[in-house]
Amino acid sequence: MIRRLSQARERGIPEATVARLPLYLRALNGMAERGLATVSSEDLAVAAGVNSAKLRKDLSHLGSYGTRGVGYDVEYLIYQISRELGLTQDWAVAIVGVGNLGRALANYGGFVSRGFRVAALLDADPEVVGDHIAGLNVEHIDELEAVIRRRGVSIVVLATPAVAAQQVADRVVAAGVTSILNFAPVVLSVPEGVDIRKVDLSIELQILAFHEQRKTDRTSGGPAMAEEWPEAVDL
Amino acid sequence: MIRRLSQARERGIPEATVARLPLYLRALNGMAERGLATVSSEDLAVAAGVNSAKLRKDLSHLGSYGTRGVGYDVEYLIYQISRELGLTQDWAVAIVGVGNLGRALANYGGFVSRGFRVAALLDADPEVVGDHIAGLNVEHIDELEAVIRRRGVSIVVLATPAVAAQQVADRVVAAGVTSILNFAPVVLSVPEGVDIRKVDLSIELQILAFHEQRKTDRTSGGPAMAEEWPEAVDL
DNA sequence: CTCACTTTGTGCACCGGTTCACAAAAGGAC
DNA sequence: GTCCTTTTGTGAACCGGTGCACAAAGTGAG
Repeated sequence: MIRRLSQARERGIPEATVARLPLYLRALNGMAERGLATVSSEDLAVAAGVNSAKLRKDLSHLGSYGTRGVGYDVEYLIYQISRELGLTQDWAVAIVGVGNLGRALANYGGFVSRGFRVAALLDADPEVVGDHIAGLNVEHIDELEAVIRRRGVSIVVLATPAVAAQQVADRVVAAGVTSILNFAPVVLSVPEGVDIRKVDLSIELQILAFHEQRKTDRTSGGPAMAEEWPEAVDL
Repeated sequence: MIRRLSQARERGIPEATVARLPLYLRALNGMAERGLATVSSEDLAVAAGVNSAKLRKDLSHLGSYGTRGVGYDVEYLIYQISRELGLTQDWAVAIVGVGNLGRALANYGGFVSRGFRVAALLDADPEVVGDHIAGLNVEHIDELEAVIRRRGVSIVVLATPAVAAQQVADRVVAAGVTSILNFAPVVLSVPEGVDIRKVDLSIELQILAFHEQRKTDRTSGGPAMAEEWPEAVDL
C-alpha cells in the first residue's frame, strides 16, 4: 500500500501547527519511555493539553499516519514529527552574550538533548573571554564570523544587552545565518528571509500583571477612573 | 469635554492587544527619554515593529487618547498603558528554583525596572538555601506558603526541574496565587481561574529548526521521502 | 461473511484578529 | 469664517485557526 505523502504535505504546514509539534513530541517521548506502543488522539491530546480534534488536524498535515480504530504508533509518530521539525539532523547553535542568561542557556540540558548542540559561546567582555562554561571556551566576539563559518553554525541565540543586540544581529546575518532566537528586549530589524523568534521575560510578566489586576479589580469594585491623570508620575 | 472612557473599554481588551501593549510601552519609554512630546501612530508602529492600523485599533481599545492631525502625547500614553497593564502598582514576584535559570532571572534587570519586585527566592536543595543572590537570601521550599502570605506574593515564576514543577504549582495555587510564569518544560494542569504563561526555550529552537530546514531544503532540491523509515533510529 | 465498536481524517460553520480604506476631527494658513 | 493638510478611529472584508460532528476506515467477535 502506497502512502500519498506528497498529497497531504505538498506545501506548507500552518504556523500554529508547527508551534504545537514540539509539544506533541515531548508527550510522545514520555509515552515511549513508559513503553506505550500506540496512543489515541484523545490520550495524546490530553497529555499535550490540547483539543483532540485539533491534534488530529495537526497530524493530518504531516500525512496520514494513524490507524482508525487503533490510534498512532508512538515510535513511528516520534520519527515523523522529528523529521518534519528537522531534528533528525544536528544543529550547531552559537550563544552570543555570556551573562547570567547566556550561562543559563549554555547549561540548559534541554538544548543539547534533541538535535541541538551548543557549538560556541561568544562575548565582548575580556573578563569573560577564556572562561570555561558547560565544557566550552568563551571566545571573543571578534571571532564571530570565523566561528560561524568554521563550525557550521546555523542558529544564533542572542543573550546580549539590549544595546548590542541589533549590531550583533547585523553581523550574524551578514555571516549568512538566517535563524535567530532573541532574548534581548529590542525589536530587531533584519532582511527578508531571516527568521527571528523572540523571548521576552518582562513582556510575559506584564501580561500576567494585566490579568492579575483584572482579577483583583473584580473583587474590590470597579477601577477608579480619574478624569485628570497625576501629572508627576514617575515612570 | 467629557471623555466616554467607560464606552471604549467597558469590557475586555483583546488578548492579542494585551500582548502588544508592553511592546508599545517600551518604544514609548525610549521616545520619552529622547525627549519626544508627541508621536504619530505611524512612527510608533515602526518603532514597535507592527502595522500602524493595528496599533491604532489596539490603542482605541484603551480609549480615545490621540489627537487627529497631531498624534499621541507620549507621556500621557505611557501613563495610560502602564495603568491598563497594572504597572502603576507594585507586584511581588517569587522565583522558585535557583538553578542557572533562576539565578539569571533573579539578576535580570528588566524584572525590577517596571512594577515588578523579586520578593523571594526558593529552592529545595539545602546546598543552595542560604545563598545570597541579587541581594536576596535563598529560602527553603518548605517556607513557600509562609513566604507567599507574608510578602504578598501574587506572581510566581517556576524555574524548577520539570519533575518538580507540577508539585510546586499545586502548592502555589493552594496558597492563593493565580498567576504563574512557567519555564519548566511540562504542561501544568491548574484549576480554572489560574493564569499560566509558558516560556519554553527548546520549543522556540525547534520552531526555528523547522523553518531553517525548509530554507535549506529549497536550495538543495526536494526532500528525499523514504517509503520505509529507518527502523533503528536513535531518538 | 455480518455486525458492533473504535478511532481517524475532514467538511463546515464559527470566531478572533488583521488589514485596507475612508470618513471624521483637529490644526494651521489666510 | 473657508480651505487644505495631517492623522486618528473604525466599518467592513478578509484570513487563519478552532472545534463540532460525522462519514470513512479499521479491528475483533461470532
